[in-house]
Formats: sequence, C-alpha cells, structure tokens
Amino acid sequence: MKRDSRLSGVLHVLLHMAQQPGPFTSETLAKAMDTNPVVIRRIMAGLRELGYVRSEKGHGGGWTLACDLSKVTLRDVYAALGSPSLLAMGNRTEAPGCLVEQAVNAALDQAFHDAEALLLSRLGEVTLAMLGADLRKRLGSRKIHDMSAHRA
Amino acid sequence: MKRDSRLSGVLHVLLHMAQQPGPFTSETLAKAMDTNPVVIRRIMAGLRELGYVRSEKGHGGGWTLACDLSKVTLRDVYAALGSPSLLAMGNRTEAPGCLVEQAVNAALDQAFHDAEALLLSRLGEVTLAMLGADLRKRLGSRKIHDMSAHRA
DNA sequence: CCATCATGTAACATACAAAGTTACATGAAA
DNA sequence: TTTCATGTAACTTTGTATGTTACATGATGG
Repeated sequence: MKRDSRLSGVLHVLLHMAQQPGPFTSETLAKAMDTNPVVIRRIMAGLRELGYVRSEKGHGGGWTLACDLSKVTLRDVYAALGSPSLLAMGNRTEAPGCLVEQAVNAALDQAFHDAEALLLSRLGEVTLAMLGADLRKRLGSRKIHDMSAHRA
Repeated sequence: MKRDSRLSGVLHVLLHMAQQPGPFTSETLAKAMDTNPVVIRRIMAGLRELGYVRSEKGHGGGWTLACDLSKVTLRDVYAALGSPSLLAMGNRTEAPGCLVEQAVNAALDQAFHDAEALLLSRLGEVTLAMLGADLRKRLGSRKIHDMSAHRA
C-alpha cells in the first residue's frame, strides 16, 4: 500500500516551528519539507480549526503555533488530520450476509481493533513538547538546518 | 486509504474450502466471493508455494487444502500473501538527513512498530481450525450458502 | 490424437486516495 | 494600490489493489 505520510509531515512542520519564533509562510515550510505550499496549507487546515496553530494573511503573515506544546499529543494531531484509517488492511465486505465472511471478519476485527487501540494509545502518550525535547537532544549544540536562510 | 482486503479474501476462500471436500475451481470460488477467477489464483499463488493448498489442472482439477488447519495461523496466511504493509501511515522520508525528521520518525516508528507487533501476534494466535470452529458455531444446523449449486 | 477443462501468467483497464500543481479569490500590510 | 500570503477549487500525477482479457500450459476423457 501507498502509505499516508500526512501525520509524519505535519509533525515535521510543527517541530520546525517550535524551534524558532514565527510566523512561517507556507512557502518556507514547503521548502523545508521539499513539497508544495498548498500541501502545507492542506495538512495545517485541521490544526487551525482546532486552534493548535493560527494563520495570518498579507505582509508578515504566515503560520504561528498557538497551543501549549506540552498539552498536545501526537494523537491530537492525528485527530486534527481527520483521523484517517490507521490500518492498511480491512475486511472485504463490512456487513456480509455470508456466515463465512462474518466469521472471518470477527477474527480480523478483533486483531485490527486491538492494534489500532494500541497505536492510538501510544500516540496519546507523546506530546509535542516531548518531541521537541528529543530533538534538542539530537541537536546537541548544532543548529537545525536554518530556515531563516530561505526567508531572504 | 484504500484498504487491502486480500487477507480477508483468502481467509474467506480457505474457510469455504474447509466446509466441504474439494477440489474447487477458481471460478467456483470466484462466484462465492463475487469476484474474478484470476483474482482467486493470484491470492492463492502464495499459499500454494508454501504448501497450504494444492492446485490441479484439467478435468476434475482445482484447489485443494493441503495442510493441517490446526497448524496454520492467520499470520501464516498473511505471510503467504507476501507480508504486505499492515499500517496505512508511514514516515514521509525513511532515512532523512534532517534531524527534525529523525526525531519525528523515531517517535512514530516506536508506535508503529508496537502496533504492528501486536497485530502480528494476534494473528498468530488464531488458527484456521479455530476460525472453522467459530464458523460452525455460527452455522448452527443451517448450511452455508451452497457452493455445490454453482458446480452444475 | 484431440477436444475440453482448469490453472498460470502476462498485459491491460479501472478505481481510488494521497500528493503535487495551477489558478484565482480574499484579505492584510506597506 | 501594489505586494504578499492564505484559502480553496480544480486538475494532474502517482501508486496500489482490483478487475478483465487473452493466451499458453498441462491434465483428463473420449
């Protein structure tokens, strides 16, 4: 399956933003992620609705963090994306008449549900602040790849 | 994400086959699953290679179970399909130079790995024989939708 | 031997979602 | 009023599962 990388992408953006004061334009963020500004706006839209970030138009505009990073978990971010399906596999038919299919679904659903629950739980344990702390550990004294260079 | 239903499909086929003696042609099985014979052959190919089923050409040919159903788990069947990816989400970049991305990947990988491991473990706990037993419980005294009707 | 049946497989078509792109409207700042 | 930046619709591209067609291979029955 082609894998959905929106969560990975949006976390990357948020973590970048947490490293220096904003605001950041979609174009700046897009360059850092090697993608398109519209893609950035797309994945950030849900976060804006939930109040995790703000966006301003015009000169000096762009995206700004608007939440307590120690209060927002990866699960919250996932939810802000619209809770896309976590598993690549699913049942052939969701509400089958065939008893064979029902038996198969029951067995798979059990396993699928457990795995999804664990994943969500794990995502709920990690806050953006924790991610930031981990990043700073990795950075040591070095600077991250400097986005201000892009901001001419 | 569009979900991969091959595991669900192949289990359906195997369970059908376990209910009555074979052999079953790809066309018969395809009709029961409301799909195409070639699709059946495709998902059964891996099982044949691992010896879980056999196939014969010509008159009276078709697919036959060739394993001890109490020894084969859903995980084995999954592996026979080529172990397609279980999760619908993944990292944007697998081996990034950017430290921000590395921090994000590390956090997500942890959660992803745990969920995959749990799912595989759960699948490993269920044998085809157990699925069959559950099916017979659901059947009660009724017959499953009768494939022999299709076999003229 | 040959017609029929069934698998094996390549090749192509279809469906669908994420990701990328283009275009333009909206609104804010200089 | 020009410039910048977001907001969003519409379209293109890409990747994968799924569906389909076509034909080769081999087994069975006459």
